[in-house]
Amino acid sequence: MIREIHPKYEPGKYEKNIYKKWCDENLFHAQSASKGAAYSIVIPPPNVTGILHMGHALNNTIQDILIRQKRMQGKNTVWMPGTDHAGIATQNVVEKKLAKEGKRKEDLGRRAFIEEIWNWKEHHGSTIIRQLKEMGCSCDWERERFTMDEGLSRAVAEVFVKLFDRGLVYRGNYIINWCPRCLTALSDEEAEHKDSSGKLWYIKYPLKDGSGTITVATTRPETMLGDTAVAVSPTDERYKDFIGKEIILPVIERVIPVVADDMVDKEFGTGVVKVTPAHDPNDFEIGLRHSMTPINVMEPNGIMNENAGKYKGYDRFKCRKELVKELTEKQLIEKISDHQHSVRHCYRCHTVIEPRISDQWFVNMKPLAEPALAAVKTGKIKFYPERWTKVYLEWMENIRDWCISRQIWWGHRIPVWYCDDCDEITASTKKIDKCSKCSSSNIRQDEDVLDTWFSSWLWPFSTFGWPDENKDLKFYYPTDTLVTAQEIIFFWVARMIMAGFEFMGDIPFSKVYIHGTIRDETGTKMSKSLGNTIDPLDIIEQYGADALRFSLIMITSQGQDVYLSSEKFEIGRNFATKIWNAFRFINMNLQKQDIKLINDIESYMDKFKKDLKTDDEYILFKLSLLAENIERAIDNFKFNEAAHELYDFFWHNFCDKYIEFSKEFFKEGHPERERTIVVLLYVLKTFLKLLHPFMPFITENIWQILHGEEHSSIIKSKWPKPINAGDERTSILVEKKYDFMRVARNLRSEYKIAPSKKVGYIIKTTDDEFKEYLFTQIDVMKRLASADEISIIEGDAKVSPMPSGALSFGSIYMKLTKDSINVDEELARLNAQMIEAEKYEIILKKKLDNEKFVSKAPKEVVEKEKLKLKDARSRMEKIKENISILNTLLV
RNA sequence: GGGCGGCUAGCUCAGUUGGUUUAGAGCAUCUGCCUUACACGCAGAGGGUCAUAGGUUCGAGUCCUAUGCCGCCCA
Repeated sequence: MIREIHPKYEPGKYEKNIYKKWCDENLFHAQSASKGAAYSIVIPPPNVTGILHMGHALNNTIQDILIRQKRMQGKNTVWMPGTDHAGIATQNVVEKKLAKEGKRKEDLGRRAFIEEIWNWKEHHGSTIIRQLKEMGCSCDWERERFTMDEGLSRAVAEVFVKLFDRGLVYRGNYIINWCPRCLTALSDEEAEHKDSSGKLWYIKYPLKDGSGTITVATTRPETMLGDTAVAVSPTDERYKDFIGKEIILPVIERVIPVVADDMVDKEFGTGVVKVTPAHDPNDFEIGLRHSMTPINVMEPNGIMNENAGKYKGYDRFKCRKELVKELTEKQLIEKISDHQHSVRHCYRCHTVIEPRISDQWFVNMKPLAEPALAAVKTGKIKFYPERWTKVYLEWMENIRDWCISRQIWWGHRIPVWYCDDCDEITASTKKIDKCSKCSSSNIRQDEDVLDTWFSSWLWPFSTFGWPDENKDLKFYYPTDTLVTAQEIIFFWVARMIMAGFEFMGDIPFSKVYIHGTIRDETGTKMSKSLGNTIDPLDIIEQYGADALRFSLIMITSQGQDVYLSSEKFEIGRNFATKIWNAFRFINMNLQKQDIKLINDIESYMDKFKKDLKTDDEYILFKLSLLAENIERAIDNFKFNEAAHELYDFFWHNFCDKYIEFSKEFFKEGHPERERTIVVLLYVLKTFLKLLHPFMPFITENIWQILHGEEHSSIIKSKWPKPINAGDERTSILVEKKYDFMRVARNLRSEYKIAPSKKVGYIIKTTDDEFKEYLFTQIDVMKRLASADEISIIEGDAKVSPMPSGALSFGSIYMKLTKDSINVDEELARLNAQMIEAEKYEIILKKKLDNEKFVSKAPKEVVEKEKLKLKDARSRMEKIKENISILNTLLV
């Protein structure tokens, strides 16, 4: 034993200290000036108001795996961390806080309110960053950025002005998505569609000439107060004669025309729609075509205004109720039917969006989309899984202009000044005090701020210092892989690609890995409001960060949504414990002089290479396969496969087989002790490195104990290359041995022999190479099967009646006295095996008797089937033989 | 309305370009064990007509067509 270690692994005891050590030694920091090929990732910046949820945990674990592996591979690796200022969300949080004190932001004024937010940010804004550290994320914290930092703010202004100068940013009076609670415009992406069951009201509008009524169908009757027309399809025979007639709008009594417009769907409702240009995007278009003046009937907060007549002061939904009541009384409601439709809601507060006409700033996206489309079409940027490519392309091909102004205070103020004297509009990266045209100082800056995503889309280069030219930007841009979730492909991924081309002239990243969404056990998306969340920090506290990370990765297959329950995290905890215990076993068997081996394990491996025994070669061969598979899996973003490989190798190959095997050599004074300890250490160290990106803490912990704390961190160790040892043939020999052991144990179990009781076995095999190997394994096998005796006999030797098990390469007999054998039961068991084997044989025979199969299938496949048949028959013979031996007892 | 994903053991999921098995894993179940690393463990066992119906093929969980149910995205 080289050091006393706790018998139980308690992650809570170690993780914080280990993380601190990493930070103290600055192991996550990379410099563009230093050597190595660049590998960079930018973090999807979480909201500064955010707290860590399972989605973050998965997202950042994946990034950390990539980063830690590349770092060990010797790349100059940087993981750029940071947060975004989350305009609406953050303002909401601080407004709520003020409300508790009975204050409104207007009481403080803009400047003081913003100061209040900065204050809040200082105190609460780093929660999620702290939590990422608890997870073990190896971000380059020296570089941490915030979208409202001076530099990033400069980037935003620079971009706005550039686009303004190119005419791609423009201001206009259009219908936008308005949130009456947040009191701001939203982009189309921020207005979420939700299917809901509503009503369709059929309202009779009287014709002015008194010749009757025309019935319109609407889902939002309250907006009729702002109607400026009624429209029908020009091809609709039913309403041909109504076109051009006039209508008296009920309640408001405004005279409005019946117009014909192509946009009207004959099939919807009655085929007649009301036209409310100030409150509906389609109606707005119709209004433009027919030169109508929109009539806005609502205040920004959803309260009806003076244009609503007597309904002024009513909330929009109350107005709907009262108005319908009035219409019913006036017998103007023809009918009301149930109606399924999709209603837009604010993505922040889930209030029903009110389409509203207002002055906003927009970006003309079409020109920006072109290179971004081409980059994905030509494969310069690849999506993983590939299916997201289509989603991206479809959105890009139908891209619409982006509403970027927000009527809030927290954010990047729009860098535009209006001149009150000459009406000139000036965009400038620097604060100006004179009109650029008439030099008047009678100017004022736009009151609004920009959409938070207008800073996030610059993230891959603004974080590296753009617009200033510098070494980091040059070295680390473009970044390598973007790891993110499906929800923000439009919000963020697509826009970053556009910004990359527009401002850097190059892609921002070459790969986009889209991971799945975390759901609860019932498949519902986890959300705080539903109360179905599992808090990653609770899991860390209970099971450790390693367990959190490993479990998440293990159960999440590529890009597939995952249903989570807290028991799932036991997988990772149990695995960590298993590793710890295996390490304790090795540690227990280490002697003082072995310390020199640890630090120079590779050369000791070389030294012992010629003395390796079959089982050593077996585990080294498996290890080599593991190294290969892990690398391939990570390269292909198949993290769950990698996790499974690591788990299976360690648990089932290393612990179940090799460690059990090795115990033989730790008996007092065994001459093969040193070789065994070298192999154990070599496998352990290599495995720790391969596992490190997934479970950084326990691997570092064991590494440090092995090397002594003054020595280097596993982070600085080299990523393993597959070693050359063993081959398929040795591995088959070893597996045959374990097959025998399985059969032997099964026999014990069938005969209910107490584990404490030793029995003898006889192994009969015709396979000479295998037999030779078995002779060297008798002691090991005795322990594995708790046997007091194992003898190996020739394939044609006669045995007396005993319980038996058969494999294609031989039989194994458990030595029992004749009296202890229940002949009937034993025969029944063997017969059942025989029937099963026969069934298998028939399947194979049928296949091989099929001429078409033999002639058309590839030669290797046919050969394989032939071999299977041979093995099956060989096993059948053995069962048959054992049955007949047993039958002698019946005579 | 258009698109995408899922439907495989009681549960949660793997299953790479059709031929590694007689379809796997973890959990759960059953049986037996504190075998001096580990009961968060060890050993053994049971459990599936791979949603349904057709088709292509010598051969399909894997490809094609249709249908059903669940979920998501877009309009």
